[in-house]
Amino acid sequence: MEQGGFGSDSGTPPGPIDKSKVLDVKPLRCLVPVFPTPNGMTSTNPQPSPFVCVPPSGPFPPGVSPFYPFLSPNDSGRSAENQEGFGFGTPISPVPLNSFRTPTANGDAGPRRPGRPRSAANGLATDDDDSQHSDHFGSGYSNDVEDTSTGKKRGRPRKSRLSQSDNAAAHPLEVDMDPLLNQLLASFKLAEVDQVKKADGDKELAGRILLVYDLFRRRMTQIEERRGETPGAARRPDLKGANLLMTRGARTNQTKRIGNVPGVEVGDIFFFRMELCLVGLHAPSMAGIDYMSVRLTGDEEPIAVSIVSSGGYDDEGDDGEVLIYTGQGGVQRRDGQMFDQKLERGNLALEKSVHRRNEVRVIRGVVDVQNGGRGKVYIYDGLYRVQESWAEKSKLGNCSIFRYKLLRVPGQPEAFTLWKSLQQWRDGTATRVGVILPDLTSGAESQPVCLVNDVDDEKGPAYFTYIPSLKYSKPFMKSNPSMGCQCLGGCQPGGSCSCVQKNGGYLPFNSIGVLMSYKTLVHECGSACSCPPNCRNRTTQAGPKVRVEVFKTKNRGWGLRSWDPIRGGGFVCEYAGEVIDESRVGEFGNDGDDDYIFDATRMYEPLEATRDYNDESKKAPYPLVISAKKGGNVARFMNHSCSPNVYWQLVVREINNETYYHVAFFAIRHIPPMQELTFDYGMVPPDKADRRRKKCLCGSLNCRGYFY
DNA sequence: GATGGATCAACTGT
DNA sequence: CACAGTTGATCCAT
Repeated sequence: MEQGGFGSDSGTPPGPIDKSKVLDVKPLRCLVPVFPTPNGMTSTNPQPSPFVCVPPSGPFPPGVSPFYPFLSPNDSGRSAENQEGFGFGTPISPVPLNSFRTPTANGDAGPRRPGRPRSAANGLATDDDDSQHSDHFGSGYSNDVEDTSTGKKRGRPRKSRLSQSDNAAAHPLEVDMDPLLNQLLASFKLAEVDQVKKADGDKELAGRILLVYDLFRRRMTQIEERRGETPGAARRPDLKGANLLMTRGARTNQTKRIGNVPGVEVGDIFFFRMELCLVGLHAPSMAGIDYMSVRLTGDEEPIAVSIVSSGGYDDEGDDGEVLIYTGQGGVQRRDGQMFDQKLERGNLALEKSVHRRNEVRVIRGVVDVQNGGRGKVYIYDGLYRVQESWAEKSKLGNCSIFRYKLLRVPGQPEAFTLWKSLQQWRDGTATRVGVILPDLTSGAESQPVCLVNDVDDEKGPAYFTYIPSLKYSKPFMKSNPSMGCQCLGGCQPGGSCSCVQKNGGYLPFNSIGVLMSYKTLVHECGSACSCPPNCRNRTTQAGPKVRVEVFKTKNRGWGLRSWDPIRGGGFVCEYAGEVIDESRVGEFGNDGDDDYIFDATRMYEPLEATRDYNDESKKAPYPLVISAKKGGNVARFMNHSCSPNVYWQLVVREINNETYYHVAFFAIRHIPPMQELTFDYGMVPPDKADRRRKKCLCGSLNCRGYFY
C-alpha cells in the first residue's frame, strides 16, 4: 500500500504538473509572499532549523531563545542576556498591514483591527482591559497596578451604545483578579512575539504558545468552577484564553501556507479548535475548511489549505489513508433545516484543489473518550491531496452535497492510523508484535501494563517487585488530629469543603483528574475524609488512569509511554517505591546503580511561573528520596529528558493523623499516544556533585548534555 | 483602490 | 439541547 501510493492516484489523469505555477502563491490579504516547499511533498520535516549548540546558561546567539517553561518572571539575569536578539531591544516597526493585527499596545493609538464586531462581548475581553495588561508587560510584572489614575487617555466614550453593559462590569476578566494568571502572562514575555514570528513560527514558539494557553485555560476553568453555579453555563475559558493571547499577539504562523506548519508535527494532538488557530494549523475557529487565494495565470482563485474532519457531517474516513470529506453549508444552524450546498467558500476552494493538486492539511477530530465523550481530540494527520470531487444527494433531506476524496501523501509519520491500531490492541482484534508480557503488574493496577520490545531481543528489565504505591517505614510526621472533609458525594469546588480550603480555596483537580494549576503542595483527601475513593481530590491515589506500557527504547534502555492521549495537566502516575534516608543515596550510587532513585532534594527547573502563590506553604516541606530498585511501579521506567513532557508535583495525604508526602506525575503539555514519557531528573547540588554523571541522550535542543 | 465597519457563516463546547 | 461566543471572509459605504 505504501509503495503503491502513487499508483493509486490514477483517478485523475495526472499529466505533467507545472510546478512553477504552484510557486506563484500568495495568501489572501498579505503582502509577504509565501512559498510552498519546493516539490511540495516528502517534506515530513519542512523547516529544519539549523542546529545550534549552546550551553544552557548562555550566552545565546541572536535568534536562539532558551525555553524554560516555568521560568521565573524575575529571572532578570537571563532575560537581560537575551535581550540582544529580539524583544524589547529590537522594536519592529509597526507596519500597518491588514494581515497582521497590530496589537493595540497603547490603547486606541494603533489602528483598529479589521473585521471585528465591536459588540459588548468583545469589549469585555479586549478593550478596557487592554491598557492595563499591556502595562503589565511593558514595565514588567507588578501586582498592584491600579491603572485608573495613569494616562488612560481614552476613558469611556469610545464605547458607544450598547457596550458598557452588564458583562464588562459584572465579570471583569479574571486576569485582573488572579495573581497566577498575571504571572503567567508576565512570564510569557509576549513582547518577544514580533511580527515576523507571528507570521512564521517555529517549534519553540508554537510550543510556548500552546503551553501558556493551556495553563491559562486550566486556571480560568478552575476559577470558573469555584465561582460555582456557572452562570449561563456558557463561560468559555477556551475562547477567553485564546482571545486573550491573540489580542496580545501571542500567536504564530498567521500567514496562511500550503503544506506543513513550522512547529507542528504530524501526530500532534489538540483538545480545542482555538489551539489549531493559535499555532496557525487551521485558522477558522469553527469552519471546517481553511483556504487562501493563489494566483495561477492572472486570475486569483481560492485553494484549500486545511480541513477539520470531526464528525459534524457524514464523512467517511475509516481507512486512515483515504478521507471522504463533505463540503460545508447546506444546513440551517437554527432549526437544522437542510438545503443544497453551494459551490462557494470552502467548497469552491476544495474543488480548485482537485485541479491544483496542492497538499491539504488534515486534522481529524475524534470524541474524547477519556472525557466521557464530551469534547474532541484533534489529531494532525498530515498532508493529503484532493483526488476527486462529486455531488450527491444527502441521505437526510435529499439535498445535494459536495464530497471530496482525499488521499494521504505517502511517507509521513503514522498519525491517525496509529490511533486505529491502538483501538485494535485494546479490543484485542489485532495482535501486537514484540509483546513480552501482557501485564507486568500482574493485576496490581486497574489497567494492565504491557511490556514490549520491538527493537532487539532483550527479554525484559532486571527483576523487581511491582508495588503500586509508596512505602514508608515511618511517617514523615505526626500531624495534629485534623478533621477530614464531609463531602459524602465527593469534594466539589465552591463549597465549604475543608480540603478545598487547605488548597487555597481551589480544588486542585478537575473532574477527570487534570491538575488545574501547579502548586508547591497539593493536599489530597485522606483517611479522615468522608468522600469516596473516586473523589476528584483523590486523583493520585487510584493508580494510572491512562493505559501505559513499558517498552524498549532504541538507545536508552526501557522507557514508558501511553496508549491513551494525555492532556496537559493530566495525571500520569505516582512514583512508587521505598522512601529512604537521604544519607543512603550514596550507597546506591557506589555500586553505580542508582538508576531507580527519585530525589526531590535535587534542583529542578523553576516552576515559578506556574505555581500558585496564593498557596500558604511556599517551600518544599521535606526532603524526599525514593528508591524503586527493589520495588516500584511504572514510574521507575520513566527516562530523563532535558525538555520533558511530564512534571512531578508533591502531594500530601493524611492517614490516621500521620502525614505522608507523595510524588505525582502530570503531563506538562498534550502528549500524543506512544510518545515516550520523560521528566527532568534535576540537577545535583554542587556540594554533592561527586555522584556519577550520565551522558544525556534526550536529544533536545536545550539538552544539558548529562544528567545524574 | 483602499479602508474600516457591519454582517455572516461556520464540523464549538458545556 | 439550546445557546453564547469566536474568527475570518465578505459586503457595503465612504
